[in-house]
Amino acid sequence: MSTYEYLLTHEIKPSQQRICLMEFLLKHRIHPTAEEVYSRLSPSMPTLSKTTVYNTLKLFVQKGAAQMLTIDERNACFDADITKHAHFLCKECGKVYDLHEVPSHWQQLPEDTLGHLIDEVQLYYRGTCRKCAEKQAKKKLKPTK
Amino acid sequence: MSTYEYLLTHEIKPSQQRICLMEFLLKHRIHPTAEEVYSRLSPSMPTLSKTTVYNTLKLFVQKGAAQMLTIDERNACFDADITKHAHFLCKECGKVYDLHEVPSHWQQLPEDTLGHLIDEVQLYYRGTCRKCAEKQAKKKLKPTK
DNA sequence: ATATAAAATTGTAATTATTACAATTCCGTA
DNA sequence: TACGGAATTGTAATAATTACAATTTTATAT
Repeated sequence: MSTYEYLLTHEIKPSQQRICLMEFLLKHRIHPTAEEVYSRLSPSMPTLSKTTVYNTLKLFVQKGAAQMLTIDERNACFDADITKHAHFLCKECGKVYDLHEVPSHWQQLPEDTLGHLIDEVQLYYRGTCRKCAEKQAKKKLKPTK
Repeated sequence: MSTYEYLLTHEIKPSQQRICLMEFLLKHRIHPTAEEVYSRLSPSMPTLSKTTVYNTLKLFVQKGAAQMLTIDERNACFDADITKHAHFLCKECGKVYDLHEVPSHWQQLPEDTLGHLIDEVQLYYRGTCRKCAEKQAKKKLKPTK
């Protein structure tokens, strides 16, 4: 299915910008911030405005075509993978990873919600990612230089 | 145990301000933002500075005496209840609720973490809280006024 | 009690992310 | 081809957080 059609299935009118942004999200399976989306696309879309990026990402989330992650305190980031899956934030490098391998119990809504109506669940892990852990291990091996 | 002692057990030197802040967090089991802590304590602590609130809350989190929640996109909020428990954010009123009644599977760390070292887990729900849901129901009953 | 040094607190200014809003551009339809 | 509504843009405003230097507090040694 083309990005054009994909947007339509989510009731999003597929404009130039929206197609480009969604294409970017779908292609690069990173978890970009609004800023990142802007700076990566801006070179090839000279007229793109940051406001459009914010508006469009918000629209995607409203229409269920992307999810917003608040795992990083500093800024929201976005994920075009709308299947329920856990996320991991490395406190060292700030990168956000998918964690599809987490058992999926948590995705089911609890029986007792105190009367609250739930329409979203997210599971966040934080710590040190593999790469950063390896770097730190190396540093310790040769402490003096 | 006094708040004074409580801070000591977390290796936090118990200054006036730290005691007051921690007391506030422990007493009011809300999930205040830094701003909220400041505006609620400021009347009784005329010299209190917002920077101190930020510094102190960050210290509490570092020392494991409180946890920071990023469930609300706009600003971090803090919880002196450091037991693992789920949280619910009402998108209508912005309030954050504890959800101790959620089955605790999610709290266990997954076997396969792709090599990442996990030291924190948080489970977030979002939706409409009971109060807001009731309000909305009432509105629908008498639509014209 | 007093001097001293380190740690904590404060106030201000800077930074960063996000939103508000008015002006302009784009696009489908008559 | 003109019109009108939606989308996009740029700028300015807002809000949360941090940086940092100056001041105050606190604990300790004299």
